[in-house]
Amino acid sequence: MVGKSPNDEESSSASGLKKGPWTPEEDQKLVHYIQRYGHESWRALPKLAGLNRCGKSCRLRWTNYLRPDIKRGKFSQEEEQIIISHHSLLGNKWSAIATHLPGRTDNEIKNFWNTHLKKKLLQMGIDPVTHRPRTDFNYLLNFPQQLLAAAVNFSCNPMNPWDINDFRLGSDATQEAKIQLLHNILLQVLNTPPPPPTMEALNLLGSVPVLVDHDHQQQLYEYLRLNYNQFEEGLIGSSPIGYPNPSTQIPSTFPNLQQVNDHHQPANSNYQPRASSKDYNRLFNAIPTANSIPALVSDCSTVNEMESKVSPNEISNPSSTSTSFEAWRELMVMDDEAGDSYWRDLIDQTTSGTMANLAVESAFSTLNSFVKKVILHLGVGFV
DNA sequence: AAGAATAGCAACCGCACAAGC
DNA sequence: CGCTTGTGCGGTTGCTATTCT
Repeated sequence: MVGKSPNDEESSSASGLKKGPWTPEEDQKLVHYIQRYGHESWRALPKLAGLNRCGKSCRLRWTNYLRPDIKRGKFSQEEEQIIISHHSLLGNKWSAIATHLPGRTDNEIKNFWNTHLKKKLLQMGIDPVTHRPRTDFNYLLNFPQQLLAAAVNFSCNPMNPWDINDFRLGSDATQEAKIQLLHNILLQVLNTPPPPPTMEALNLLGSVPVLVDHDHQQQLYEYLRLNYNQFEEGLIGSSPIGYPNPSTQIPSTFPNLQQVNDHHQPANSNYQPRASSKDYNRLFNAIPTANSIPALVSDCSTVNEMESKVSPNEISNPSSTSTSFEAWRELMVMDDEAGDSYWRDLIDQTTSGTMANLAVESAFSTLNSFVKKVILHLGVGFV
């Protein structure tokens, strides 16, 4: 290789030169010297300026901190946009990006990217390396509002899910989106051969009546009933081998199946109890009548609030250790305004809408796959 | 209130390359 | 042509302030 040896004087830690944070006195010496004599030779500068530092350290201190045209303080929205858009074109070429941001150094931009922008993009479901929608879906379990927003968009305009105008929606559309999403998931559950859902899954379904209106609820249970009858009649799939028969373990009280069943689980942590026809019957019997349906969840802002409004007999109690189910429930009960304002803020923050479009594309493109993942979490085999 | 964990940031490290001698 | 020097660059480290438990 042509160039500087890695063991040069500047990099050597055994040179006796000072390292670490600069003192105000050192800063003053450096600034004073450069203002007076310039910096023709960084190597010679420290000695001439009376500094016990290497030339490289002096150069970095000057270019990244002491230069008079350095702009300090928070990055503006406009600067954020410039960084993101140029990063998508240039990658980690921080100095090239810095040329578009007068007064900002490559180091400052790099730090800002690593500590703020990268996280921001990840939370929006955008891969910060490729600037494309993320292809792993675990994050959606942690950010249900993105998924809900995607579902809102889809339910409002399924033919053109990319239309940005659809994001200014009211709570009716949001509620509709919840139903739409639930339908998608249940349709896939019901089109999936056995093994039947786990008890956890059944518990989730047990909570459906408090989440959607009565018509949709009846429709969903009809799907479920039909599907299970077909399974019983051998029309779809075959009875799974090797699953314990949960009907012998489950007490008669529905819907707290998982909670009670937990006490009977074998030591094997991979064990997932499966639902039996008896469990389905308990579920069907638990469907509330139209006049007993509690208020729609969009009236409640938190899970706790919801549960306090709903009788314990009308909602199941998913395992407290099931994070995916907690995320799911958060999705279903999330305050509509919170979700809407999340996207409104996002859109308002952007000048061209590019970021928002990326986020929309990202959230929507992962929706279908997320549904599959939910199904897997539910413990149902997926084709 | 105190210790632990985390976030933010300045600075350093080591490699690479271009230009000049 | 080969060496030296200056500079660019990206990754990493370590200190400090803040937040969490």
